[in-house]
Formats: sequence, C-alpha cells, structure tokens
Amino acid sequence: MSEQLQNVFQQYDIKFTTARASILEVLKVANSPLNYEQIKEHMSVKMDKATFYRNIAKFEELGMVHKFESDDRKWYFELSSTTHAHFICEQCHKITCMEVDLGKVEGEVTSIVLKGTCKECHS
Amino acid sequence: MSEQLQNVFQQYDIKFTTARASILEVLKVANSPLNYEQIKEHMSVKMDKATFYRNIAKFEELGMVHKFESDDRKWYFELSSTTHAHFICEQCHKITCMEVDLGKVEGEVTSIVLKGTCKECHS
DNA sequence: CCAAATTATGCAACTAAGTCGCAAAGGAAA
DNA sequence: TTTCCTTTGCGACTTAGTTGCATAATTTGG
Ligand SMILES: [Mn+2]
Ligand SMILES: [Mn+2]
Ligand SMILES: [Zn+2]
Ligand SMILES: [Zn+2]
Repeated sequence: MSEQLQNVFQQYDIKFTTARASILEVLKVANSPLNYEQIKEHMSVKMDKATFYRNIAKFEELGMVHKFESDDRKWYFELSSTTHAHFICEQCHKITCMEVDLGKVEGEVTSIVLKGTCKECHS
Repeated sequence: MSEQLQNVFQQYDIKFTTARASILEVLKVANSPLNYEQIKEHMSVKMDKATFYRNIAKFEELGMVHKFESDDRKWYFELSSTTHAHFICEQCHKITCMEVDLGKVEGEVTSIVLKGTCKECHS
C-alpha cells in the first residue's frame, strides 16, 4: 500500500494502519467534503465507526483534516488546506467550497460556514 | 401579560399561549444567543422541551427567530435582525455577534458562523 | 528475527439533543 | 357556552457520535 502514506505517518509520528491509510486515501480522492457514511461507502476496507471517529479525531488534532457540521447534523471532513468557506444550501443540501474575504476579524478564524439558498435553488 | 406580545401573535396569526410569550420574552431580554437549557433557566413558566422546540420551529418558519449551531452541538436562538455573523471560540466557547462583509456571494446567505480562537484566548 | 511495550481496533453499551404520536388541555370565534 | 382547531405534556424514540474494555496489530530495539 502507498509508499507515500507510509512517510506521512512517519512524519506525524503515528502508527501505520490500513484503517488510517484508507481514510486518507478516500479524502485525497474526494472533490468535496464527506461525512462518515460517505467515506465508509468509498472505503475498500471495513472498519468500525469508533475506529473511524477516533482516527479522524487524531487527524484533526494533527491538523491533517478539517471538519465542520452541515445542516443534517453530521460532521463533514476534508483534507486541510488554506482556510476557506463552505456554503450549505438548505434546500438542496449541496456543499460548496468557496473563497471569501471577511475583511479584518479579531482572533483567528479556522472555519467559515455559510447557510442559505444556493443560486440554483434561488427562485 | 404584555399587551405588546398579544399584538405580535395577532400579526403572525398564531394563538397566544403563555409558553410562546415566555420564550419571546426571554429572547427579547437576552443580549446574546441562547440554547434551550439557557432559555429554560430564564423562563418564569415551565414547559416541556417538545413544546419549546415546536414553538421555536414555528417562530423560525415565521421568520421571527434565527438559529444556528455552536460547537457543543446545540442550537442557539436569537430574535431575527439583520443578517450578521457569529464567531464561536473553540477554547472559551463564547459566542460573539459581529458584522462581516462577505463581498459578493452567489445565492442568498442567511447564516454565517465562524469558528476559531477569540482575541482573548489567542496567545 | 523475536519479544516486550505501546497503540489501535472491534464490539457493544451508552449519551444526549432533538423529534414524534397521542390523548388531554387550552384558545378563538360565534 | 359550545364547538372547532391548535397547543401542550408525556413518554417513547431516533441517531450521530462517544466510551470502556478485551483483543489484535504495529513498532522498536536487543
Ligand atoms: Mn472545502
Ligand atoms: Mn447575533
Ligand atoms: Zn441549492
Ligand atoms: Zn475564547
């Protein structure tokens, strides 16, 4: 399994397991944030949800993964990149990644979630 | 009980009940968004949580109340006003209302939630 | 290469915010 | 007051995510 990932785990000083590799592989291929069920569907290996959530928590604390909540009360995950916003349409529930400029905000912003109606659903 | 509120209920064409009046009174006095438990604490009358959530849902669909989720997986409620952002500090969990300028965003934005570290907690 | 130490995993039980069905109570209108 | 319709309380339920614990896998270093 991916020589690349072996190194990633070494860098972050965590053990290499197929569960972890599998999660990261799915997230690497994904072109939008995914929730647990969606990631599970795309995974080659099966793993318990406890394992999934514990590993995702670890990835998050290491800064490898970013998460936010959509309007279905589920966590959505994506590989960390530059801070950007997520627009969630409350009608079609589609999630769109987008850049926004907040201007100056005191403190440090790590997550931006916008909700509303997307342009497709907007009458 | 408040003559004012009687009129509000008439305007929105919903029945006047002490439960509803009580919820709105708490929200009117509040100076930041509150969750169910917090609203309950500030309420003079007691009511079942089912009643609370059904009424809040009605208020929301009538556009009287706005809600969003904080990082504790609870809904926070406030009386509707102009669309503004809420900053949630993931360390002290304080919620701050603030104006932000998103620039141009396609579609209609009704909720803006920022998470991160507030200036007090920022080392 | 192997044994010990450490960390991860699966399972099942649990948590808790919010929802739902239903029978009883309350409000509006006449 | 009577009738009709809406709201309420209660308890059971839902479900995403969490936790404890025994077992299994990975790392290390001798
Ligand atoms: Mn994104
Ligand atoms: Mn606000
Ligand atoms: Zn949409
Ligand atoms: Zn803070």
